[in-house]
Amino acid sequence: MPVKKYHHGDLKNALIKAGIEILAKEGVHGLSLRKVALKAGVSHTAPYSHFADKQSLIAAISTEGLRIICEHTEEVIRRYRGKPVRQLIEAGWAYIQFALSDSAHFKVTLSSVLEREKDYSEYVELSYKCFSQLVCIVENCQAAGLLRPGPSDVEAINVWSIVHGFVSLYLEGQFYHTILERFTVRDLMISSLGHITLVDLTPRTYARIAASPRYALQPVGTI
Amino acid sequence: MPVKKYHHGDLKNALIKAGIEILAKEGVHGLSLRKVALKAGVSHTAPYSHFADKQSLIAAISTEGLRIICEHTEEVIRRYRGKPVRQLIEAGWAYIQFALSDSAHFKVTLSSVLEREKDYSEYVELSYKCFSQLVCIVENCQAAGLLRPGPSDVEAINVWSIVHGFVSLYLEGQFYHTILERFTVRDLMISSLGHITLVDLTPRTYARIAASPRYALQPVGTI
DNA sequence: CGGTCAATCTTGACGTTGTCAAGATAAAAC
DNA sequence: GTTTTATCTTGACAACGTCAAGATTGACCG
Repeated sequence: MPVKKYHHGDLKNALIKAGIEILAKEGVHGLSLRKVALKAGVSHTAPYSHFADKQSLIAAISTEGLRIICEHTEEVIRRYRGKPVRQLIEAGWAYIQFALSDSAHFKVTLSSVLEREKDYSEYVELSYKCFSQLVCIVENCQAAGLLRPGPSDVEAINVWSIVHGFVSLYLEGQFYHTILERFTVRDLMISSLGHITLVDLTPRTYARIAASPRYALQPVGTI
Repeated sequence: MPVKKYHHGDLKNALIKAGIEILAKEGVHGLSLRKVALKAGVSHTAPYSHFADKQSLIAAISTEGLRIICEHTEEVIRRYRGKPVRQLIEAGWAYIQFALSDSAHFKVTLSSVLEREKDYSEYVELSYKCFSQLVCIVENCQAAGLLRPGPSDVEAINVWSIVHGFVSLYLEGQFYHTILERFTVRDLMISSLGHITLVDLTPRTYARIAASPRYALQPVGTI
């Protein structure tokens, strides 16, 4: 148990971690600089030694969210090497899993909580890395003839849009029980991606994929 | 010029209107109950006679956003009767136009600013009406053999997801100049929807659709 | 027409928030 | 060992959401 010192030592990361925890417990609405500082055991203005303002802390938390998405995608790419459509589906599924399990963190990362995101270079870089991973998967699919040809970045946008839109609307509460009672979230996602991939999702194939064991997210640290 | 009276007469709607105006000028961040009250010319607690709390005003503003979307969609359905794919594309385009021209209002309406949306019955009803309109368009497309068969509500989710995800990521600043320099937003949307509809979007067809005159949004009142 | 009542609006207050200024502390640099 | 610099604290301020108490007024009822 480290003795409480005047200088924290790693306050910046402690603040980011505290912020993510508050997001999980109290949602976007409950996130305040003062609560974050209190949780990290410092005074209410201590964060200003590490972040210019609240938006700056939010940028750091968002960047952490992108890092999580990146790491999950990387793991998926590695695990399903040589199976491009599977990479696509499981990467989408990992994205959705993160959004559902840490919805407030996901919203901060990718739902317009952060403003002027271009001002935060690390966020921009990681965002670009995430997109590049997706472009890579898309190109694999195209090379295998399993996805419509065309500019891979445009097709990547299409894939990302459908998965992102799906989970955003879901979190927004826009899907009604009449639908959610009949299908699982994963089945709905696969149905969406079935539009994009050229794989023939016959009812048999569809049922097989939908019934396959689900990709369980590992804690980030263990990947 | 009406004399200023103690009783406003239509304060509730005035507050909603003031809120939407503040959203347009200062964004989601700048929306406060006190500023809305000031803009409507009443004291800072007057809104509490009409709204239980800030979330309740936000719900009313969101509901107004849904109403706008509904009315635009209705107009599109009427204008392109008998051309289901065109209905789909123009409804999506109207959705995107609203999101781009009133982005803060759009975000409040459909980007997790409103919490516990289920508590606001008028919002839920309008949300359901919007979705029903889309299901109707989807069924028209399916009947014409221009969209994959299957449960029309599931296909509606797919269509909505791709358009919503696309515009959300765009507003989030996730699309890079390398893409936006080569394609217009409308072309990108049509490319997305091209995955979903079974219409053969050959380069010629594609070019023709993309070059067609754009659907200019009318002010809601004039529709 | 006069009185009652409920809806509407105001004044004033409270705790919380983001942010700034000024100063205290301790680690690092010389 | 002294100075410098990064880090953290205390204290203050305006803006915010919200509540309590009271003022104003239009509507309803005799």
